[in-house]
Amino acid sequence: MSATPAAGSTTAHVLLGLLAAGPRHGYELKRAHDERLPRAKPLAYGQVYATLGRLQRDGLVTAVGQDQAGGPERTSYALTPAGRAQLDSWLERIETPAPYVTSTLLAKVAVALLVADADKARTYLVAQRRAHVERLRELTAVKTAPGADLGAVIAADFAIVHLDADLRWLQTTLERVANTHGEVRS
Amino acid sequence: MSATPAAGSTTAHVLLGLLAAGPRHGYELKRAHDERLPRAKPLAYGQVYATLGRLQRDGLVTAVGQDQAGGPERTSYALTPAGRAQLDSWLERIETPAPYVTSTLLAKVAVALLVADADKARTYLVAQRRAHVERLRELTAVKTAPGADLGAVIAADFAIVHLDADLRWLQTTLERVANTHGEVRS
DNA sequence: CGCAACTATTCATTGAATGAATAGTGGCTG
DNA sequence: CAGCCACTATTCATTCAATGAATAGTTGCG
Repeated sequence: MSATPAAGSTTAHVLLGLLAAGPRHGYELKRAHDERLPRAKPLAYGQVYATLGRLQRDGLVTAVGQDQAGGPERTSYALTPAGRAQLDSWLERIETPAPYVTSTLLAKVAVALLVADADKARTYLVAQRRAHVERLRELTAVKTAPGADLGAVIAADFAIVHLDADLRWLQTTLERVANTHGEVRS
Repeated sequence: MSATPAAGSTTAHVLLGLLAAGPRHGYELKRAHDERLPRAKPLAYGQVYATLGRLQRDGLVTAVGQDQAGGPERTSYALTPAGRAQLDSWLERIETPAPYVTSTLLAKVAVALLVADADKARTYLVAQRRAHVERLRELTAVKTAPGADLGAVIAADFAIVHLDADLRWLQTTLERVANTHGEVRS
């Protein structure tokens, strides 16, 4: 069924996206990624080359030119038609909101309710809330700072709404836990 | 600095948490995980045994009893004092809200703004919003369904607030993109 | 008896992620 | 001009995460 050989990860598709503007080599891609995708975790070099290798293997990019001019030898990569098609299809495909939730925060609270008492969970929730509020303040400052381009603002927005979501969840969870005095275990 | 040998992942700590109630073997742990942590992605068996192996290697659990009674041979594992300490410290440690944002949704929109025009991004955002609204409806239904225990409700809450956060972000991003007619590229 | 379903674990493989190592070039400084 | 540092560019070794299939024994049942 999958005409797509691989290139499953988000990282792979982001690299394809960066290559859409023209051929680049690994080092440039790392730089481009880190500055064009604000708030994304910086890409490790090893990751870049490993991913490029898989993309090449799958025919989504090709090596083009082993330039040597001034500096170490480097290999540039370019999108193939298949790579471009893969990128377009990824961009058009809707992300079905994940059926599963994967969050350390949620896992921790769930485990706390299993192994500890509601009191401990409450203490934790309150402390966690404080940390979130603090972080939210920082982020808001970042956003209102001058010199932010569209991408940066959008990324900051994203971080903010989710931080806010965590906060609201912490609050209602706190209330829920408060209501069930003690008898938490099934 | 890290007295903690390894056991970095959330999964490892969740297993420690499940073992807090007493010794279990791999198969039981997988079952327990899947039913006690609602909305979490089901754990693959391979993952369970691999993680148990690392936990044992790091002295956080010990093998206790190679029971054979009725059924295939199985090895139960129990928390060591070090494992219990590790669990407690994990539970008490506040999750500092990640400095980075890792979300396919955000990455896709960022890439779309880089490689495509604002129009395409808008089309995508609208379609994505529709999918989210749909999913939100489903989840809300799940929560109000009868027979939900505290853990299930908390997990559903979590999913809902974040879905809602995505929706609000989609909306403001849509507006931002609409305001910048075309000239998006830096 | 034979077969399906369940319990329990292992294995092989791939991808993700990190950190350190390697290597060449240019420029600056003492 | 020798030595050194900073920068460009890639590779390597290693570990963890994740999936899917394989293996193997047991129980129950028709």
